[in-house]
Amino acid sequence: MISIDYQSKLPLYEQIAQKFQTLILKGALPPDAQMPSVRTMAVELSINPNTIQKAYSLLEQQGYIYPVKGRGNFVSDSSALVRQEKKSLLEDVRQLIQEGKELGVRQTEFIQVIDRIYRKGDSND
Amino acid sequence: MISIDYQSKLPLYEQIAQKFQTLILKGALPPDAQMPSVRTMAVELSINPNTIQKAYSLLEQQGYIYPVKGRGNFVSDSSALVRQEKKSLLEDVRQLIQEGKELGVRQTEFIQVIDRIYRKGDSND
DNA sequence: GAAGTGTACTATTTCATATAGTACACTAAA
DNA sequence: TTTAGTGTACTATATGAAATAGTACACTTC
Repeated sequence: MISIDYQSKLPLYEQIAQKFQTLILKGALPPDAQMPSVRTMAVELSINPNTIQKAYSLLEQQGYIYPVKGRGNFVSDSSALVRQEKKSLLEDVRQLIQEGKELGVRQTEFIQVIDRIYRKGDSND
Repeated sequence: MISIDYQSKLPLYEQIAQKFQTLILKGALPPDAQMPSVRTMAVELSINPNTIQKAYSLLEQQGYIYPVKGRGNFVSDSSALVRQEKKSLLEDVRQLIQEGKELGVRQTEFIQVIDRIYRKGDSND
């Protein structure tokens, strides 16, 4: 379910948190679904439980999950998070495009990238 | 000319290298222009000369500058680097757009971002 | 020769990361 | 009630990257 890249400069706990963020934002983990227990994840990934705990703390702080004492951690309602994530992503795209323009990338090149992605697969906008 | 963010998780030497990369790619530092000396930069930024040296080594390794013993470091011809950077940037954009689509961002939203950037300012493509 | 350059070392400090181990309170089920 | 499984909070330790400090040497220019 979750894989680790030991070559990455990103700390393990951030990698783990990011993987779960993606799963939650895309709905693979629906609201109120139970997260794997800290100890289970630790065994599964051959990683120290404290590292998992740190990842979960981060996820809780960011609003992705909520803890219930003695029972476990559970997925929060992500609709607000999706909105926030879209906004942040659009801002990132804006900065990249701006940089691209300054480097001489033509508008048509960006348009092409978008067209290819939205043409293939399902028929979204 | 160069500013440092001590809050950033990025190492100082990488921050410095990135700033120079931008300056070189955008032509603010033309080919064969002399880079500030390691010692000068160190004093200017109140940073250890070794850290500047490390940034310059990175820039040299990436092809942005070339050293001349006893004289200094100089800016390389950046045309190849610009091409490479454009390609890398387009790939980054592609990934972001793909993610955005999966989160439910509409194609028109991305188009709007591009239009705004390319409409304002000079009249490029 | 003097000043300014790159470059190569060693040593040390600092900090984030990750691990190891223990402990305690809570919940659910037998 | 007991047991197992959960979150959570500690302390201690090890490791490695990053940054600093200091020194040294070869080269170029004036």
